[in-house]
Amino acid sequence: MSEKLPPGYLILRVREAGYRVTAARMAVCQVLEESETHVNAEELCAEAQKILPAINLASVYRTLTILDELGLVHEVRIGTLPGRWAVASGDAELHLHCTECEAVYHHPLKDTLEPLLDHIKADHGFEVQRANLVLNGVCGNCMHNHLK
Amino acid sequence: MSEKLPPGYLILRVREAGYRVTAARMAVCQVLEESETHVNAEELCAEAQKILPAINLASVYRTLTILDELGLVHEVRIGTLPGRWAVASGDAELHLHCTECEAVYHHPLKDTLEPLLDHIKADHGFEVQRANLVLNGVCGNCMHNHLK
DNA sequence: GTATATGCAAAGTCTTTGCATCGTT
DNA sequence: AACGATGCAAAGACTTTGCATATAC
Repeated sequence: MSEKLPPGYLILRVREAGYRVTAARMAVCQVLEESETHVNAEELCAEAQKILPAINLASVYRTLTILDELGLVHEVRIGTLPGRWAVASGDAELHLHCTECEAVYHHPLKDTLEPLLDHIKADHGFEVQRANLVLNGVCGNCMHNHLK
Repeated sequence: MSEKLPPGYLILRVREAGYRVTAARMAVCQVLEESETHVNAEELCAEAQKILPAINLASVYRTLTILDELGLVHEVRIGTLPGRWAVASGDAELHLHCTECEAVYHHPLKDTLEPLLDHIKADHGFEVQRANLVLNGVCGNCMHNHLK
């Protein structure tokens, strides 16, 4: 997951892709790398402003667009809530969304998904590029609090 | 899937839930039952207007909200595109979203998902209520057209 | 020096909401 | 008759875009 990536990984990949390395992009990348959960654009912008006070939402969105194109971040959309982003892990993962506290937990799928993807390819001729898997439910904490 | 449901199923459930049966709700339900793919609110409204010319987007959204609460429809959100709805099938299903032509195909999961859900419950204490599973990729048609 | 990226503000989309009226129960 | 639902229009929330300026290469 994200914490295993070397610091500066994202901006490095941005540079490699031919994009310029700017203060705004560095700030966004740094915040993403240091985030332990999915963050929405506004939160991301607020954090980035601690590093680069002048940065604004437009630049955050523009940077996210690039990172997404490069497959470096992953966006989760839940209902009509604002999109939330996190550094994309190499393996597919399930996002567990608690409808009580709105937290998003991760569940790596690793090889679990491979057979399914092969099956889908064979069945539908559909070539999967990216997985956006959200399970909505109630997390352990909230469940526990309910019982009290 | 949706085509197996008896016509009038949705509005019946709406009535059972204690909501009034109105022309607007009937129209939305009928369109959903007759739709073979996921439709967005605007498309749904346009279709519903063929049945009830006066209906408008607000009523469509309001009806969708009710149907969603009752677990009768399922919303799929892809990137920043408008939400799309379809009648919820009993079984969990994967939504295969073609990033070329924007079509959404379905892939029933049936029992495939059960072991995973049990695993998640055991691992994270997370109780899954609803699955929103989208795989992005390229469908057979588009793949074929690319090769030409 | 030149092409790109930024910040700001304005526009765009999709969705929700207030309110007077209408329709269902 | 009473309460809930509708249609309209306006507001809201999130995201994108135009443009002049600033910056990376």
